[in-house]
Amino acid sequence: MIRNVSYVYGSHPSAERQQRSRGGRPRDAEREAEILAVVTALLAERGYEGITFEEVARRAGASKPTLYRRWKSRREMVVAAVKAGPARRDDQDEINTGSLRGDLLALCERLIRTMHSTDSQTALLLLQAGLEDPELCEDIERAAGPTGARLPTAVVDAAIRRGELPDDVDPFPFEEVAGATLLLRRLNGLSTDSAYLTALVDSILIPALRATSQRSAALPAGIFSGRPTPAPTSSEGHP
Amino acid sequence: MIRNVSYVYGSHPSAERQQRSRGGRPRDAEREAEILAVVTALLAERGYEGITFEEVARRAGASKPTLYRRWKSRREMVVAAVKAGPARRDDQDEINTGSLRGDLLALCERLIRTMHSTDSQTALLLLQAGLEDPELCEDIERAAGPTGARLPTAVVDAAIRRGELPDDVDPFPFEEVAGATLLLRRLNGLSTDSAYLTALVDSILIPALRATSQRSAALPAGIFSGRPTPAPTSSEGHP
DNA sequence: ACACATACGACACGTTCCGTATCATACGGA
DNA sequence: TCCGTATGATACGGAACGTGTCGTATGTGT
Repeated sequence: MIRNVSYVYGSHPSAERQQRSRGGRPRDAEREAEILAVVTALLAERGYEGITFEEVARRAGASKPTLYRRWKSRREMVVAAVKAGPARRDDQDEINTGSLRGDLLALCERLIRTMHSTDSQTALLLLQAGLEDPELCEDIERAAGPTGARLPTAVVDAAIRRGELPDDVDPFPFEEVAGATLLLRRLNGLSTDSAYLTALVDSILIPALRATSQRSAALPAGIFSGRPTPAPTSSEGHP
Repeated sequence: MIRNVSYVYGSHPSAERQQRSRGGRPRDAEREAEILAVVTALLAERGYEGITFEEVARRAGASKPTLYRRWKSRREMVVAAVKAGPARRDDQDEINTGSLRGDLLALCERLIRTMHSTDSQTALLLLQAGLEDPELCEDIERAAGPTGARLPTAVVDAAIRRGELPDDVDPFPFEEVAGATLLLRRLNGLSTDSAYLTALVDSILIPALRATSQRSAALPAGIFSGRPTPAPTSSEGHP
């Protein structure tokens, strides 16, 4: 969700300006990294509202004009900081409980952990920013990289090998539904305890998987839906 | 979603203070309504960030202390304004296309319209506020009223009468999945065109409905999931 | 080597908004 | 009538904004 906001972006606004300049002193990339590290720390410490140019300047030992030269708004600065942050690494641990049902439950639990991580809190934050700023949305979407679709696919593949699912099944239901539903529950502040997960898996995911063919494979998705956004499918959706 | 934030709330903080005061001049309810109307207008006009106590005071011809006496933060004021706004009226038009599939598609389309309304934009805004403020979340949740669950139920009932669904089916899949999935697509800025709706209905909703029994009826839900939050089921979910 | 263009830190400035305090005054309840 | 509170006006210190202007540092291009 959030248009894959959180992890990979395009070039800084600064880069554009630097391209056009002919000579002179170039910007210090390390200095910039230090500043963005401060922003990241501040973001984790006080949240979005707690970030001010003044405080960033204080902590980084930089001057405000230096900050304003690079980013013209708080949002832009935060976006740059998130981009510069450590890339999200896919969960490496395999999931193999021996059954589709067990695998799906494990997958849901892992998804919940991911959503509770700092990164996704940041993403949630950028969501609102993006909603209010279509241009930012497009930048983000354009530069977004794939998110962790490997595990869901592997789980479904394993189920196919076991004969639990037909071989033309599409992981769409898990990617689309599990991510959306779990995140929304989190947003609503409702619990995602084992009773809920059981109902989700047994009543929705498994029945839907069993009934799904490749018919829906062409649909794009975003963060938390587990599948990378393909080509700029359509810029619709922003009223 | 958003813990039913948007429409029905409990009493103002001011009410509490007024209860305890013994005599003296009471607050002017009309004055308060005027102020909140200004807040609402400002919210629509400039968004959450654009609302300041100064500006509200200017437009309403009130003084800042008057505002601070009633609400101690911008967020609180906005929440009150949203509460005071016109109550959401359930869509009155019936849905009757003659088939479960058609009904579900129509229901999804209506849900999309609802989510694109101003109200839900406000709700989205309060979502972030709520996430950062567990107390506010609880207030909101406590005071939340039921949301539009009538139509989904009616659609499912009709399908049961037609024999398209077993009579012990639970509307959980639609309520939980359709709302979550569609809202998340909106957040991601992805389209919810007819191809998507078709896939959602055919690949997920209908198979899940066919396979679902009452097993999941006890699960609570929130805004956009179509079912009112029952008793304070569990305060978990806020890490 | 030199000139130039630019980044940088430091500091200052006017502005906006915050949140609080202090008035005199208006107004309803006992 | 008297008391208690709400109200509007105004003032205040503080924080942060966004910009301007220095002198200095440090690259690029000739």
